[in-house]
Amino acid sequence: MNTEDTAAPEEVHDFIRDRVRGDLANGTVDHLATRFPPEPNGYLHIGHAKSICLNFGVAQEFGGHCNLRFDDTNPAKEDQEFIDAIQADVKWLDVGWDGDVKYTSDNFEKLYEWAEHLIGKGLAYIEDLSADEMREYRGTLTEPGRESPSRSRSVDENLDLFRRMRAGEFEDGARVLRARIDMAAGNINLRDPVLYRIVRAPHPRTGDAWCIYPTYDFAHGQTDAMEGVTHSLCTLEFEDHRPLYDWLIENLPVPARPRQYEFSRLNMTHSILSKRLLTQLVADGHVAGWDDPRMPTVSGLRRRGVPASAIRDFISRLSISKNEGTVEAAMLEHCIRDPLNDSALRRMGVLRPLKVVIENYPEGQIEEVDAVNNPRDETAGTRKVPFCREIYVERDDFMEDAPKKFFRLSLGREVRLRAAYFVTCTDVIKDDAGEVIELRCTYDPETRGGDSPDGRKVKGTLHWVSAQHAVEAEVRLYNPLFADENPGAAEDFVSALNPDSLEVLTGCKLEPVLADIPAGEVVQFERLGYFCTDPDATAENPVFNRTVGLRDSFAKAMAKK
RNA sequence: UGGGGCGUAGCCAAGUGGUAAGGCAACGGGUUUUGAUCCCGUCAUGCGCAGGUUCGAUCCCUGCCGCCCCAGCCA
Repeated sequence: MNTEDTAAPEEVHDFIRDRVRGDLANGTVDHLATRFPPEPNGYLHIGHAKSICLNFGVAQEFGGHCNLRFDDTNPAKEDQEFIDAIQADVKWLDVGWDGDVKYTSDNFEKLYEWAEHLIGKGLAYIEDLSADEMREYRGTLTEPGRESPSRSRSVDENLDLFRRMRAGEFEDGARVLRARIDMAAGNINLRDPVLYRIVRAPHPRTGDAWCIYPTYDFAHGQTDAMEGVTHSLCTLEFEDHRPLYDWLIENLPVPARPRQYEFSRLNMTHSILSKRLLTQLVADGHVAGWDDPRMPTVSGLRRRGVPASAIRDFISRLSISKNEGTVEAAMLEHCIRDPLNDSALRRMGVLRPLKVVIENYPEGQIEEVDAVNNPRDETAGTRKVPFCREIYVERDDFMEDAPKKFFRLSLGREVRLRAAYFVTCTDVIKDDAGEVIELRCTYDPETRGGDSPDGRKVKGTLHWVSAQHAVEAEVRLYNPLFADENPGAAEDFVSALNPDSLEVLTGCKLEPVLADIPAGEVVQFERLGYFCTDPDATAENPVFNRTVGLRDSFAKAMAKK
């Protein structure tokens, strides 16, 4: 028996899991429930993936349950498209979601009832002040606010006005319901925060049943309580809201006592993880859509070929803390290559073709050489690759005045063609402009398969594709959307966009089996990187995306010079 | 100048009153029919700074400094 297979998975430790463990051990809670509560006003990005992995992960680890709950309290911004896309992303991430969906809007009636309850206790009132006036009354960070004249209204009058708000008697923005807490509180969230506002916009779930909607603050904790959520995990910017969260829970007849814990959100170099800014990129056409492979969205990463397991692994290496930092994108890249290195079938594709004629190879002859599909996995077997007199190699694999350390083709140098033969460059053909347009080589028939019987060694092995059998394709190379490490610091993030984030290569030459690659499968183009087909591909025009390049220490060394 | 947080290597981080895990990156070496992978090694006399308590402090105390969040009828 393999002990590795039976070893218990190691306990994950971070301040939240330690807290959960403690609460469960000392009886503070008798079960564990979390929730992932996206607002359906955009697509999920990798920062959300952190929250998803945390919430679903904790639930799974401690025998609890995690709800996917749409926080749909603002119909002015939300849309069914996002509800659908978010579900598809969560499902794809494969974090143990059971398919059950909850909505804050499921509880609108109960929330309304509790708002009346608060009014009845004298803890909430209808505000007549305009938004601007309220801002004035609120004070500043260093000065206390002033109490509004509306604050002294009677319970009956408040109740009456609130019911009339619901009935649609007032214009949007005419009045709001506020909590009556403390206009002088140092924490501005406690200066009589808004609980309900009038919004006439069709709601994706409730249509026009309501014209008043609860704010996040009023809805979130109470919905947690109704769903039996024990640990409500959110990001640091909500830390200031916790006293309000607690105040509402304490003053309402809720069936449970959820607690909020805050962790730091994910930041990553060369990208922007703000739904507002990502929305702008999409709306203004700077990218092709939410699932543009350059986007840090879950759907963008998926389209690019990133395995869900890579995202989960990436998140698990981050750990949960309250430190605000920025993870290097290289970390994600490593996590993407890691599983692909094990699973991806090796193929050959020439991105920037340079024709090579093997002069001593019989005209019209075609051979099929055996190539290993995956050196990391013997069961992946081998495949036949056609070889003939004319082939393509990568332009970068030839250099005229090559330095000694250039282990590739140059006049007079011998290299190995992967799985085929040793070839030696005998002539370089140029066009009138002096551009190299073709290489003439000779091959050594004794080296079939890639080894020389005389023990002769070559330093370089090149990928190649038979000219006669090549599949022509378009290949899209992706570079960071932002060249700068920290685009968020730019005065205008749009101007920080990397003009070279997308490189489209046409006329690429791929080995024949690539014509039949299934959608969604990621293969390695040897020596280049990992690639998969893009949904834009058609039978006439295959399109491949580069998921991520291979590490390239040679290029790195050259760049240093 | 109000309130709430955070400061351990280039990055993400664990950690304990007893002498600083791990991962990524980087660098050096070995293997290699992918300049990939894989393997081996190096990488904090130091835990924001300054005092104090203590036999001993990254961990306790005090005072500073730096960074982040909050003045939506967004979430």
